[in-house]
Amino acid sequence: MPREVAERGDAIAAVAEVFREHGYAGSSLATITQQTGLGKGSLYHFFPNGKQEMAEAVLEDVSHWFEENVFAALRDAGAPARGIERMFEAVEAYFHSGERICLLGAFALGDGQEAFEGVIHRYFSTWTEALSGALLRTGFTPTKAEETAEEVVVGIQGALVLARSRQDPQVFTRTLARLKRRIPTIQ
Amino acid sequence: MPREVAERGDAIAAVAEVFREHGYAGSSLATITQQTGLGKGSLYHFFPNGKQEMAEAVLEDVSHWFEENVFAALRDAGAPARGIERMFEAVEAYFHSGERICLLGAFALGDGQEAFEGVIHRYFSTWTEALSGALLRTGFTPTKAEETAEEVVVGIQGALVLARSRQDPQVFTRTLARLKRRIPTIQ
DNA sequence: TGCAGTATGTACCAATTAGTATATACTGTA
DNA sequence: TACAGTATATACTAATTGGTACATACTGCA
Repeated sequence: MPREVAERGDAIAAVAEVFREHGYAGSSLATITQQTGLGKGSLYHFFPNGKQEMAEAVLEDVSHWFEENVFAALRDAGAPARGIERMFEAVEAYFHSGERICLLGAFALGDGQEAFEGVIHRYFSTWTEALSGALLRTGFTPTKAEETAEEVVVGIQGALVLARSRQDPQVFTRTLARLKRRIPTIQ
Repeated sequence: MPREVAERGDAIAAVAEVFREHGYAGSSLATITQQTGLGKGSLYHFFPNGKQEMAEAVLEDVSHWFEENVFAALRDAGAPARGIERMFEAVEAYFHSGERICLLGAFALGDGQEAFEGVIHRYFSTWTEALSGALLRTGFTPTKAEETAEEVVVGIQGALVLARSRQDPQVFTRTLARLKRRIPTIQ
């Protein structure tokens, strides 16, 4: 039996998909082992504190991805408009044009809300603030910048809910296009 | 021991709160009995098919509430603008100004998605279509009506996600106010 | 080649899971 | 007052839960 050797990074990505599909409480260890192909041995090797640590790692991983690929671009003081464009591109790609949900959003509404509220709170605050800053730098007034940043993040999350609910990913791409139009400073 | 006699309607409301707090898979029968005060005897008396039936009943109940208090007003051909105003009032009240989440949205993102996709799909489609119809009757073009209806429902759901995530209900009330401004035909 | 660290499989455990069976009590009605 | 329908409590079960223990294998490096 050829042992498939994995490393923690791969494990996190695989486990993330399980949580995405079944939620936190809905993902039993049996489900996780089956769907990832990782046995309990590997799982508890990578995540000694079990399921809770798996979820923490997954959420941290998503946060980290957004920090690097979205928030960093928004904070780039030199090219705010370009940063906002990059945000829309990254978001569209990350959520597979509406076929993928936001794990942070799902955990916020579902079980594990209180268990992970720290990461969740930080994720959405950071996003909104970084976007607001970028809008400010493109010429928005402070009030308009905050308002529009909130509108965009709200729109993205709501679109993911509706896309999943109506099984129509197009809701997501349509919403992204509409939100872009709210920011005339980008092409 | 004075037996607290309940009826199915009370049971549904009580169980709904549990699902709202812990999600579907996160609500064990133990949690449900404790939090509702209803024993297994009562629970399986009202819902012979167990947990699945409890969730179905709860989702149907919410759908029914929206049908009566929101969608019906939107369909009232005589006063479309008034119907839209009533929708905003009802939504603000129902979600406790952002302190309460949308069970349909939570179930859509979390576990039970496939188990309840029928009700979920119907709820959001009905809402969007009823609102689109009302907007049409206030003078929107067909395209603008559909677009704006989607924007409003997306905004409401997204605002609930963010309000919960950032533990700031104000996100919700702010969003409702902003969405109203997108519809000049209402006051 | 040996050895330490990393990765994995599997047998096991106590606790909890959803669900069942059954006895009982309360209620309205004839 | 008898009786049928409704509501409830409790003891039980088989399966599953998250987690542990431990033996084993593969890896790179000295």
